[in-house]
Parts: sequence; structure tokens; C-alpha cells
Amino acid sequence: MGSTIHDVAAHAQVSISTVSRVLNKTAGVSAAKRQRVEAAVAALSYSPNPAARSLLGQSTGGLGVLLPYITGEFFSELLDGLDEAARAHGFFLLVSSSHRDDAAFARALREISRRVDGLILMSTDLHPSQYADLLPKKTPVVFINTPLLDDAQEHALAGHALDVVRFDNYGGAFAVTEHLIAQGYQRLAVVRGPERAYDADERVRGIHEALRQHGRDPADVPIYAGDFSQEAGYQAAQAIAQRNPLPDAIIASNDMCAIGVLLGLREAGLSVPDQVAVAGFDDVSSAQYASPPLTTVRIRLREVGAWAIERLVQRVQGKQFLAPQRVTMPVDLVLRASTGAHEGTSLRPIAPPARTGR
Amino acid sequence: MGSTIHDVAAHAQVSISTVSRVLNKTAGVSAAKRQRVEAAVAALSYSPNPAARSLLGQSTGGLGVLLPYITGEFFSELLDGLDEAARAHGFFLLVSSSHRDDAAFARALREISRRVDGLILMSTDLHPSQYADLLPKKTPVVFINTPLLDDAQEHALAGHALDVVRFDNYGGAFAVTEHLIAQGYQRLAVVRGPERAYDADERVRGIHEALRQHGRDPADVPIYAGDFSQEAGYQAAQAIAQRNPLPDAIIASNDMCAIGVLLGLREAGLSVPDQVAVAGFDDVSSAQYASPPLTTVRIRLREVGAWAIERLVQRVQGKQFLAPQRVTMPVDLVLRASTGAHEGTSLRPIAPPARTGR
DNA sequence: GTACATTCTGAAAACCTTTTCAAGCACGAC
DNA sequence: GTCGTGCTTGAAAAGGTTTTCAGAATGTAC
Repeated sequence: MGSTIHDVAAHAQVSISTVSRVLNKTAGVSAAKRQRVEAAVAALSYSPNPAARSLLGQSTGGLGVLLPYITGEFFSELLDGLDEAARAHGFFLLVSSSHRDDAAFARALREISRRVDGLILMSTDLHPSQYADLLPKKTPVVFINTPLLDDAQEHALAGHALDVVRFDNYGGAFAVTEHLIAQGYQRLAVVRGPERAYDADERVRGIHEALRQHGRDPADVPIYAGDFSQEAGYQAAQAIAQRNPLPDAIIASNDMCAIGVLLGLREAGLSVPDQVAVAGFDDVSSAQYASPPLTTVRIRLREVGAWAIERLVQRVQGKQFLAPQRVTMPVDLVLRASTGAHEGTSLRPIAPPARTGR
Repeated sequence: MGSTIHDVAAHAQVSISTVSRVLNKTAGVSAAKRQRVEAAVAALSYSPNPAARSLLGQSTGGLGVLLPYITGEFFSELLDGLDEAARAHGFFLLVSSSHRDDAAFARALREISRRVDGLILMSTDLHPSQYADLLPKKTPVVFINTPLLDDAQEHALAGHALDVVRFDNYGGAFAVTEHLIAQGYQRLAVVRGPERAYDADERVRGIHEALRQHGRDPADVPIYAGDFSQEAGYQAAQAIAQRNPLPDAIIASNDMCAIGVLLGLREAGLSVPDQVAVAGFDDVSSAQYASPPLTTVRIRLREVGAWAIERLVQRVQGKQFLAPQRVTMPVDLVLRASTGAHEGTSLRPIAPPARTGR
């Protein structure tokens, strides 16, 4: 348990340098000594002290993950994808979430970044460029689902090893809206996500663009405030139910909100989808068990997580000089009963948007 | 960013020993020097290198969490409770999950335990005593939801700083069963959790004891195999629907399974709760959005997580010699429509079982 | 046989902190 | 004035590893 490299060296009758060389394959060692060292390592069940290693500025074996929340199916699945990929590469995840204010976030970022080899950050209301001075120059970072960066922002981050992976909020919202229009719904309403949240904005943008492309005026579609919570959806549905004329389709900012909308409509005595259709976003697993099952947009969270880890590990393992990437993961439109769709139709892939390579 | 204690010492014109003493309050320092040091620390925004600290056998600032899964609402909520409590004490969580076999688990345990000050372990199919030789003697450990230990097992673990927190699987299952009996249901069926899983066993035990206490023979209640998944519930429901006479109430091992049962019954054209009642366990948030909303047992996962962290932090921060505790958290019976209960009744606390103090 | 290149090996420095040890200092008591 | 006491301070060691540097050993070419 508590054996050191010195113990191994003594046991194998070589110097500690030789042991280190065998372990790290950093230089040639004669076959005889190598075997003695390997035997000693096995006999003492030695493994290098990670603290000593990271003190030398080597790898810590840890990757930091800072998320706004970890509760809920959305983050749970993302985290699972991250964990699985990290484990496959022999890394551990240092997780920290829900930092109330920017100061707390900055503190956590500073503290955690000294203990890890790379960072994964997701924060919907801070621009990556705002982190610039908080980030240790040497630590590679992957952002998940942050706003697109303009040139000035890219410039501010130029010194960092920094990639971004997004999922196609815009395209998913566009597709859902087109689907509702194709189904013949006339009077849409929207329950949006939090103010200042990039993904919420993108979804609204996708909805508006689809409306425009089908000759409808976005101004005719009322938008209700929300915050990705069931409660917000419930409240909005109550308000929408009072409306005259009654909207015949509601696009919720995400599935939890949509489930709240379903409850609110049921309370108001309205039937889904006969009187009002409802669509969500995210395809959390509750979506298929809602009643009626929810039309929504599937985000391939596991793939997003795997991509982020993969990229980080590449950079950590010596490939410092990879060109920064900005990737957008495609999403899938999932059709279910809540919009009067044939349940069997289920999966329809959306063409991925052009990947901006810069 | 990269400033060391030497930089601070130079800036404040004192020795590094003095800086260390000011930072750790480990000995008196004259007021003048203390102020100079504090000013220097602020000016250079210095914070001690965690790797160097942990190399000295001091705190790493990390707590390890090994769970069987992190996906799903159950683990998500537990993890959130752990994270919140850890953050409150200034600790980070090192998370690792889903280790396919015992060897992988042991490896992860060994690797992770060197990077943390304390460990939280949850594994439903390994007895704590089996970890005994895997655990570093000095690292305190809190087990979540492990089997009760007999004297021999306690003895094997005697050298370790080790606490256990459980939630009342037995009592919750007992209460649910009593509730179904009180509602007048006659022919129960059970869909159990995985084989060899402690919590699944306890829930069955609670059901059986309740049946006996109400003069019924547990042998009359069929038990269907399951694994806490929706799929298993769905399959079981299909099988149960074929049964003659049809059971009039189904107790599922957990909520996900119960939701699967609801789907299976709906598929079979059976209405809940008119023809068959359904109850779950865990009270994940989907339970209240199921149709019909699910009668279940609420586990106070956040409290369980907070307790575990609290205990670990106490031990880490010097209180090595606390007597080991074995605590069982009470659960709450939550009544909803799936068992024909008045939805308004909702919450009924179950008296906590005696806390075994050893 | 000598000179040289090449491979292997061990000693020692470096990473950054905490803690022990001993020295320095001021102060009060005699 | 001298001694002892207690507090403050700095030097140095320790913790476990990687890496550099130089030396040793081996092999090759003439």
C-alpha cells in the first residue's frame, strides 16, 4: 500500500531512476533489470504517488467538470457520458456545480484548475471570453454549449488551448417548429428558458426563423417567461389556457417545462393534443413516459460528453498544438403523441449544420 | 497564478516558515509581519499548491465518491446532495461510477483513495467487510446503504474509521404494503430489484413482514424478477396481465420499475388504479408526473448525502477518534392516485427505526 | 590496441509545502 | 549585571517522483 519508488528500487536492486524509466517507458533499460523492476512492482503492488507526480507539473490524472447544476436528467446524462469517457482513459472527474455568483464560480475555477489536467466548463450565462484571465494558460479547456464567439472574443482567448462543443439548439427548435406547422397547427405559443441563457436564446431564434420561412410573423407568437423548470411550464400553461383565441400548439423551452405545461393544461381541462399540442426539448427519459408522450428534440448528450473528454485527453497527452475546434453536434427530432404525430415515426435525424472549423 | 510561497516570502521580506505560519495559523507571528504577509498573499493572489500539501500527507481537499451508477434521478439527486454539502465545506468531489467487475472497482478504489481525504462508497452487492484490505487504513470512509454488519464483519473493519448511513428500505416497503392492505387490495404481486442487492432484499423483507402481520401468507404473493429498470417493470407487467386471477395491486421495487409497470399495464389495456394498483419506491421526480401519479416512498437522499459528507469532514478535520456510527434515515410514504389514494393525503412520515449506535 | 560513438545506469536537482530544530531576542527576576 | 523564560524567527529536512547530467560500460571502426 504505502510502498514508494525507493522500496521498488531496493527490491529490484537498481536505482530509482531505472524504476522510473521502466514505469514511464522514457528510455531503454536492459531486459534483465526491466524484468526485476516489473517483478518488484508486482510484488509490492506499487503505484506512483499522484501527489508527487503532479507536484512535478506532470499529470494529476484528474479532469475538472464545472456545471451549473448536476441535478435533473439532463445533467445527469451528460455527467454520465463524461464519466464513462474519462474512465475509459484512466482519468477521474472532479465535479463541482451550482455556484451562486461569479465570484464563487471564479474561486472554484481557480481551486479546481490546480488539481486537474484539463477542464470542462458549462455555463449558459457567462461568455468564454470572460474566463480568459481566470484560466491557467497551460490547462486545456473544453466548453460545452457556450455562445458563438466573435473575433474579438476569439482573440482574447487566443493564448489558451480551448475547444467548444455545442449542440444544435437553433436547428432543433427550427425542426420542431416546422413539424408543428406541417401538422397544421395555426396558433403557436412559446414558453422560453431563462433570460441571458445562450441556449434559450438560440431555441427562440430557431422558432422565429422557421416561422418566417413559412410566411408567418414571429410577432404573432406570444412568448411566456420561464426558466427550464416544471413550475414555470405549469404557470405558463395556466396563463395560456385563459387566452382567447386559445393557442393550438405550445413549444416549451425544454422537456421539464413541457411536462409542467402538460400538467397545467390538464388542470385547465384541456386535452393534449386534441385541443392543444405540446412539444419539448432535450428528450430526457421522462419525456417518453409523460402522458401523452412528448414530441421533443433529442440531444446526444453522451456523445457531447465523450467528445469533450476525448479532446481534452488528446491535449493533455502531449498534443498541445492542436488547432482549436468549434463543433456543433446534430440533434434528432423525436415525434410522439403530444403533437398528434404517429408514435411510430419517432426518429428523424436533422442534418448537422456546417461545422465552423476555426 | 504561478506564485509560490517563496515569492510571498520575498515580497513580504520574511522566511517561508513565517508565511506558512500565517496561512495555517499554526504559531504566533508578530503583528507587523503578519500584515506584511497578508498583504503579499493578496497582492500575488497566492494559494498553496495542493499537490505539495498532499505530498506531505496533509489534506488534498478532495472527497472520493464511488457509485454503481450516476445516471437516473436517484443517483443524480444523491450526488447533488453530496456536492452541495462538500462545497459548503470547501471540498471537491472526485466521482467515479459503474465499475463492471470487482477488479475494476478495486482498482478504482485504490487509485482514487490516494487522491482524497475521505471516501463515500455505495455498492449494493459488496459487503463492506470485503473492502477491508482494499481500504487505506488512514482514510475515513462512509458507506451508503450497505447491508447490516454482523459481529465478525464489524471486527474485520475494526481498524478503519468507518461509518454507515442507510435509508429505511425495510420500513418503507412495510408501510407501502400496509397502505395497500388498508386500501382493501387483496391479491398483491411484487416486481423485485436485482438479485444479490441488499436494498432489493430489504424491500422484499418489509413487504413479507407486513403481509404476515396482517395475517396473510407471503407465499401467496408472486415475485417477478427485475433490476430496477423500466424495461423490467414493463416485462413483468406483461406477464402479470396474463395471470388469472389478475392481481389487484403491484409493488414495484422502485419508481422506474413502477413506471415500466404502468406502461405495460396500459399496453395490456388495464386501467390503474381501477383494475390494478401500482406502487413504487424512491419518489424520483418522474413519479409525480406519471399517469396516474405514483404512490411511492420518499427517500431523503439529500439528507443522506449531507450526513455522509458531514461525517467525513469531521473525521478529516482532526477528529480521528469518533466512535463509528450506523445510522438509518427515515423515509416517507407518499400517497398518490396510482393506489387509489386521495392525492391530497400526500405525505405521511414513517417513524424512524431505532438507531443502532454501534 | 586505440579512439570514438552509443547505450545503460546512478547521483542529484527540482517541484512546493509543512514542520522540526535551534538560534535569536526581549523581558522580568534575582 | 546575569540568568532564565518565553516568544518569534529562519534554516533545513522531509515527502515521492521525474529529469538532467555525467559517468560507466559496451560495441564498432580503424
